[in-house]
Amino acid sequence: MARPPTFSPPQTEAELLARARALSGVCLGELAQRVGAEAPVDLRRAKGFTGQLVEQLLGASAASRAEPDFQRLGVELKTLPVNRRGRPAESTFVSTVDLAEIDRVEWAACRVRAKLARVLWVPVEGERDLPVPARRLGEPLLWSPDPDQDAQLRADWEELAGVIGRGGIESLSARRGRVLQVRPKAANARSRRQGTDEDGLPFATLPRGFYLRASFTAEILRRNYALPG
DNA sequence: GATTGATCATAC
DNA sequence: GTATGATCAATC
Repeated sequence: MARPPTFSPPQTEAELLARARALSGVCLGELAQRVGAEAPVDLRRAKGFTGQLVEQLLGASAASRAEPDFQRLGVELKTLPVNRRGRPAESTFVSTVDLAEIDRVEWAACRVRAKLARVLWVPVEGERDLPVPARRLGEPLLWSPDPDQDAQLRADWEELAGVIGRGGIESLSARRGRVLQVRPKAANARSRRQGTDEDGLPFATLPRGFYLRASFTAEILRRNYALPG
């Protein structure tokens, strides 16, 4: 993406939400122009395009920082591709699996919970047959997990973290977990990260990440939007 | 049609 | 290489 004009960080949640609302209904082609960029024809070689574009437009701190997108506000930004029925088209990446420390961290202090504590969801049209520049942003939603959602996330995280902490990451498939799952998060299948096996010995494994299942984000949208039947 | 495992771009 | 931003594409 070309060098963008800079947008100041929002000072309050209300300001952030107002800015995001002002972008709803606008297509990615026009939004890209506003930062001096051009929307790609497809996302095969630009998978992070939408997220990075919206980050810029809303004044998020620079990408690739291990901090909330809106540091001052403690808010994480997530664009969410949705189909024409308003259903998420993809799972949502949350955080990488910290193989070195996960056996010593509790839910209350883990990165998954921290990241999901406050999220600005920005739906974006995600039909693959809709050209990227024509895809429009939807109405944003500033969200925190309710007690039930927190409990669901916690149960899955504790189960998954338990398996990993006992050295069983190689036995974990994406089928595990009702709302949260563990999947590869890597440049390619040859990527490696140091983990711990069942005997407590270090070994090299594929980097993994925690993802929210689409069914979980679909429920968030269902509760907060009037969706087509 | 939905899901899992694999992959891509960029910043530092 | 590691972190961020995610979607692709093979398969079920």
